[in-house]
Amino acid sequence: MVAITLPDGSVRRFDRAITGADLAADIGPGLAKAALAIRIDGKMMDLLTPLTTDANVSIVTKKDEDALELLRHDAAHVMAEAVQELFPGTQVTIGPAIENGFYYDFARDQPFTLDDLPKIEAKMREIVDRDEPIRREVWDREKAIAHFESIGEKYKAELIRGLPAGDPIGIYTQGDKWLDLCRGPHLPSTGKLGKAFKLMKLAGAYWRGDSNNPMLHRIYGTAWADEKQLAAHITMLEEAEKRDHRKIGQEMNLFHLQEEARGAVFWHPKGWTLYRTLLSYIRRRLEAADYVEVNTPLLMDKVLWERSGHWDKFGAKNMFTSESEERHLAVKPMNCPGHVQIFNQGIRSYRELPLRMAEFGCCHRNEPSGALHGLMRVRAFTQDDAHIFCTEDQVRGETKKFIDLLRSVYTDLGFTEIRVKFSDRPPVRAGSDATWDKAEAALREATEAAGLEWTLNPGEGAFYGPKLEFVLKDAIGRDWQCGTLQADFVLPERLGAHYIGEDGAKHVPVMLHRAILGSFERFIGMLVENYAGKFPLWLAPVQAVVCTITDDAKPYAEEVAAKMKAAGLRVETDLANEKINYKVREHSLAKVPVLVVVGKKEAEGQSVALRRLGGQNQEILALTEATDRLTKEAAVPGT
RNA sequence: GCCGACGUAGCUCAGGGGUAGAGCAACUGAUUCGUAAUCAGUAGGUCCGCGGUUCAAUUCCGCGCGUCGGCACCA
Repeated sequence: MVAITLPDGSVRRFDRAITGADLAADIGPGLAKAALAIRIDGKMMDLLTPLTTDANVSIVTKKDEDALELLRHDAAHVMAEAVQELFPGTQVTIGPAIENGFYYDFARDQPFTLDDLPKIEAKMREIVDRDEPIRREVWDREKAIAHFESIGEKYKAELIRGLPAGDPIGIYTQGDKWLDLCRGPHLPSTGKLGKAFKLMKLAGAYWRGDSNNPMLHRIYGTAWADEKQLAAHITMLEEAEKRDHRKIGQEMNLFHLQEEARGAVFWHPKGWTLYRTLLSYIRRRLEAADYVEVNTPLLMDKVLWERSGHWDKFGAKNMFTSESEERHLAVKPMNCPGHVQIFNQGIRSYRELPLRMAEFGCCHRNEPSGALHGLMRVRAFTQDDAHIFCTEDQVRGETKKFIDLLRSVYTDLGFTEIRVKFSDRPPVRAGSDATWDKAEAALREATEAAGLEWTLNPGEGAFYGPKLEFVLKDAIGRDWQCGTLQADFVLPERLGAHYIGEDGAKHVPVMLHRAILGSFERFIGMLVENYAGKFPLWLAPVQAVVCTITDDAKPYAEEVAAKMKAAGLRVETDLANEKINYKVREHSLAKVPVLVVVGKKEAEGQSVALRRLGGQNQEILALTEATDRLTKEAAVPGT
């Protein structure tokens, strides 16, 4: 006798062995048809899993949020079967569900072409129509290895060899011919997948994510519970593409990139205005938070980088170098060693700590060519960098202060959802394990004290210390690290920093490396995508355009523009001999937040007609009032 | 760096073995207009670069560079 408790609290008792499918059928025929899997005590399992002991069980259908993961994983398997049917000799490797979809990595001499995707998709639909039963079997390890080797699936055999001894070898058969090694769970049959999927793109991917391994051919797909969701997702992607900062950057004439300066930005007047506005905002926030600003050399002798450990880790491959008068110089990839040089001038007292040293430091890193991406990943960038020299006791308080400052800045800049990753010690690092224990514990405690939630990002810390990464998503959902806070117990010692403590003895300070934006380049990329170019008034490169309706209004338009400019607004004029409709359209497409329209009426009455971007109406105001109002609205946050 | 796709006017793109075309933008002229495209005209090109095949290459082939999508990398 087993007692099954359903989510509504009701209990069903069975005196025979049943499976999830039987349970669903027992509840009702509709559910039996819709059932995809079951959850036993919260854990998702195959529908055909026998229920042998009392348990809390729920039936998973397409309506469940996490049924999507199941569908996507099955979509990957169906795609693998389709590919092997169409392209015999192709080896399968792994194919997981991912956000919004799935992929599968195939080993094959001949790459797939874009034309293959519709063929594979059609074959997948065929397999769904065949409604092949999917069943789990547990195989003997040696038998499984022998089987996969005999059919030429060396990657699968390698995967099985890598499974921990004693783990069951789960094999899922799909129909009567096709099978795959998999942990599951899976749908009961391919028909349950439905057809709300689409193959999206081809890519190369290294076997097991290691660039020393062969490159496999990856096919990405998206899969949803129904066609409507699929269509919504496709529309979302199309909309997101329009927000791409590279596209908007060109449309709004903010910046450009060109091959003679790969990975370096040519900032145009409008883009540079945005940059300067952001910089002066951050500078003010830092001043208010008791930072001091410094500036350090771009070119320094490479011995400094050898001493800090950067040369070993990054030097040869990632730093730009130069020679002069027998000195080997390196362009700085970061500002920290420079800041330590300033710290090291004279004798420091504990009374000076915490010393918060900021620099808008222009750094160069020779990033791998394939990593470059618009403003998001460049070779020359400026960090809103600072190093806080402090005592161990001050780490907690400084961390809290920094996190508060970062949150406030992100809110001002329109980012409310911030994800935080905690990256701990990497495999290759400087400093002893004891030092790392201390640094990780200090950062973790301080972060928790600040009430910040984070997820662990194992092994991704800097070589000198653990770090918090503040991650933002771009328009199409790619992650980019922007802010960071790194607890460094290593570099100060390596670079000979110390202060005189209360006890009269020399101590090595802790160094907190921190950035709020990360780099101006990347953050502006994020800002552009986040606002889709429709910046709030204080950030907009051009805040208003004064447009004339007829030539008669030209002198008055000039007067209006001059007065607004004098009030500190970024104003342009459009005196062209064009219809007002044309001008409205042009400047709306250019995402100018405010249009100031003047015609005969306004000229006579010393008034203006304001039209907001995206708005339908206009507001007639006296010139002085309009100027006042806009000036107030354009105020930089916190001023 | 690796795999794949792509590279034609300022921009978005069409075309195709016989040295190129549209729309928008630019320029000129007409028009003076009340809130998302007024009309007409003019001008604009090393068809990414270098080699090869060919009577002839922007088109086909090879290499290089760049961009895009992934992977790897990301102090």
